[in-house]
Amino acid sequence: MEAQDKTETRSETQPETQTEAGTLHQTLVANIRNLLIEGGLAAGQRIPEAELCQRFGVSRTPLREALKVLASEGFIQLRPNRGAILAPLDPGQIAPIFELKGALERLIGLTAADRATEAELTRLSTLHHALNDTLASGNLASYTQLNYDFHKGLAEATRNAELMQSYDILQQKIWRFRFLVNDSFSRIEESFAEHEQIMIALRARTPLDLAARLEAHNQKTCDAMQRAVAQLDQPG
Amino acid sequence: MEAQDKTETRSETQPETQTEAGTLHQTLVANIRNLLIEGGLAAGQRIPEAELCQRFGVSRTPLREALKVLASEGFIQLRPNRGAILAPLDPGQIAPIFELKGALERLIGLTAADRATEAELTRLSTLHHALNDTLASGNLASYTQLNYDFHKGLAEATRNAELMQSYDILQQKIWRFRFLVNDSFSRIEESFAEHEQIMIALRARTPLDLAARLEAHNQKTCDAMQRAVAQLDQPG
DNA sequence: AACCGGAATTTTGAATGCAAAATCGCCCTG
DNA sequence: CAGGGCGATTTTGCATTCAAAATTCCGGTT
Repeated sequence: MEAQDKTETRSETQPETQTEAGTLHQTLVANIRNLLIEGGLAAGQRIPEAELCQRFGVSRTPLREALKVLASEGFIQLRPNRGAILAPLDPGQIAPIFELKGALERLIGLTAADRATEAELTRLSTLHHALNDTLASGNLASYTQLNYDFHKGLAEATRNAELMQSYDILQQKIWRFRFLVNDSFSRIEESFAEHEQIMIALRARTPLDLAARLEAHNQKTCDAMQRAVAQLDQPG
Repeated sequence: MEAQDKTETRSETQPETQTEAGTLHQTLVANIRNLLIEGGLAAGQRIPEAELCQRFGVSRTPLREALKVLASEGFIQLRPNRGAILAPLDPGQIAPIFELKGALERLIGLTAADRATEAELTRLSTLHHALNDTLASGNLASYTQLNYDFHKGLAEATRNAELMQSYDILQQKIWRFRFLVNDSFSRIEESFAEHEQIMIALRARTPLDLAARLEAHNQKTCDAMQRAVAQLDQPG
């Protein structure tokens, strides 16, 4: 059942990426990234080219090109003449990632409050209500997906493509940790309460309040993530 | 003479990148990136694989792998079956880049003030004095290089690798605009005065002051950059 | 059982080849 | 002169091949 939930979560995100792409290269990058995150591979594990070629039904050339991009994204590490490994997940990375994301959240808060269109507010409200529905049904996978969409929508409302791109990169990195901790990272009731506050500030178009709410939300998520990862080291 | 200055500026940055690398792939990425920034190519210009292979003396395979990475960095745009083009430089990108960089500068200020070691302070002071020397001699190329090193050193003092990486990506993007505007973007006296204030706040280890100084410095650089780019549209 | 050395096998980095798509150049027509 | 069509040429995406590096396997020695 858990494995099933994972598949659902990513499958809903993955098609979006594919429809935006169009080339084998970009499809391959996304598919391999998906496999790296959800495929049950262990950090540090070797990623043989031949296996991937067989799995995805492509020759080595486009496969290697995709691996190069994934390496520059930090998902894998290339070792000369020894192949690629899945980049190790270092719990020490959590704090720096969330610290940086906190700075981006603040900027999102300061700018989205003024720049969001009414249409965007409506969309975010719709997502917010969907989050509420998912909370009632207790569907973690759906909540996670909608949460991703909600925050992505907020970043888009800033109208700063650079910010959106940087934010998404961080979301992808956090995604891998989420899969690592699985259900032990579940704070959806608390999260939704924070989303309520975020929506209030957004509707009121109060930049400082919105920024503070987003930063606090980010910090709490960081704390929960660190606790969940710390629990992985404890005996079952 | 201008062409000579450009070469000097990048050559001093480029060797550092190469020594950190070690593989043909990484060397090629750096070399092509350098060519894209300083090679006098026009935005939107086609980048034929065959030319690059000849120029760098490699076969198409590693060349294509490098191009894929540069595309994911946003330096080039890949068009299916039509080859790569140098990504257009849109003046509208300046504000978003600097807006995001402003958020990072703030975080750098808030964290470096507490986290910088004495050795790092010493190094930054040395760079600061070198900047002063360069100001006296009016060497723009050297000032630009040392300025890059100074800000990089500040980012390193935060001890946040994610932040350092994101900051460097933005620096690289800004670099391209710098080459576009060339000498019309010259504010080294004003810049140095701002660096003085930055050093004072850093030595005093006052996070809020340092953050404010870095943000102001960033904003003024943004303003100057936008003015310089706007002048490019004016009749010579 | 553990360790070492050498041979065999596998994997990787890069070159080359092939077919499809795009571009270029030339000629004809209005 | 401008535009369109067609053939020739070039460029691109990807498969395949080759040589070097790394890993694995096997046998012998302690």
